[in-house]
Amino acid sequence: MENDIFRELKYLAFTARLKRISDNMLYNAKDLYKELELDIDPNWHLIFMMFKEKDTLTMTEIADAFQISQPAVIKIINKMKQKEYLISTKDATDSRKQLLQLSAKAKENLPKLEKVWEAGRKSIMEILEGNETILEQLDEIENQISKMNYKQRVLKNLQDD
Amino acid sequence: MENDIFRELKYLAFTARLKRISDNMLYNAKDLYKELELDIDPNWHLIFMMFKEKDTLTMTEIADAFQISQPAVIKIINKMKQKEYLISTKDATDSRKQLLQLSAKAKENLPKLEKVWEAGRKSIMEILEGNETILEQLDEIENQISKMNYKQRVLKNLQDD
DNA sequence: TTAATTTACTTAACTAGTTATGCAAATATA
DNA sequence: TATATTTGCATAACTAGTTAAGTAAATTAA
Repeated sequence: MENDIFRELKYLAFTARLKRISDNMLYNAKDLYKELELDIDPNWHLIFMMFKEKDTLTMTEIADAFQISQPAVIKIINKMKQKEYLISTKDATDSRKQLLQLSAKAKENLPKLEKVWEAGRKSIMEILEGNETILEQLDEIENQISKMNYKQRVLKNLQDD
Repeated sequence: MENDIFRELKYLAFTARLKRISDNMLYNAKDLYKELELDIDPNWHLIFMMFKEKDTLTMTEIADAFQISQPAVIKIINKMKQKEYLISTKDATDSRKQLLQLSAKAKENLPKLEKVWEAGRKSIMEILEGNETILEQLDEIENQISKMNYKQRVLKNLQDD
């Protein structure tokens, strides 16, 4: 770890380092669910959390909230439907829309799942211990990117030399 | 951005947030190279940086340095070979090993590429402005994970309740 | 010096995202 | 009110990573 090339490269390896950590966490989570014999995916918890605030959602609402593409949402939702965690009905006033709701199975399993997510939350707190300000820093980084994205900045920086 | 669900969820959305940022940067970088008509991938710069310190490398050395799986390295290297940025020769004393080196084409293109990477480095510095300590925080986070990974922590936290 | 183990690389099948494209329903506009 | 635009969802093809399993060469151990 001491002579970690990502550490040496600093700014140049920032993205790769974020990816390394998030991939590591993702595959850990998949492995965890497998070991606990839960037929759910990492990131479904985000969907469940959204349903806490509003019991009917559409694909578009989810894509907007997560800031991921619609095709990505469709894949997640289709899998949740296939595993019978979600049910969908057509909107009566706008037949393009699918109204999504948690199924009975989902609600039934919720207490068990929430225990795992709570343990997950604690685990993240442990991992971030002493470095909790990273959460606000990530906010600010996303803010900077939304003002001018990476590509635009590089093009600008290529010009002024 | 103000009512960003990831922000509300705090610890529970930490991994998703890292993924969101790193994906955003990755696709920006791909788009950038396309616009600049450079037939290289994001992350090749890490390989090039390794070759600055040592002009012959093996697959395993790269996988170890980046802490990514061997199949991932093979895919990157094969593409670099296919695009003629790398050449490989069999190790004389150990025929399992491939000795990898930058090609003449790679060395020729290096000055042009380095301009882009330098503009990239500046762009990351801009994006992180005022939040540079995130780099050390990421070090510490990877340190924590290496002591006990996410899965192990969740299993532990599930037990002690 | 044969047998067992480890190492270096490879291949296959999968995953969670992307962009590009398309279609049909709803809405806005001439 | 016909036409143009926008919206909501869907599909296809691609990408950068993963794990699992396998092969052949090198090394270690009996």
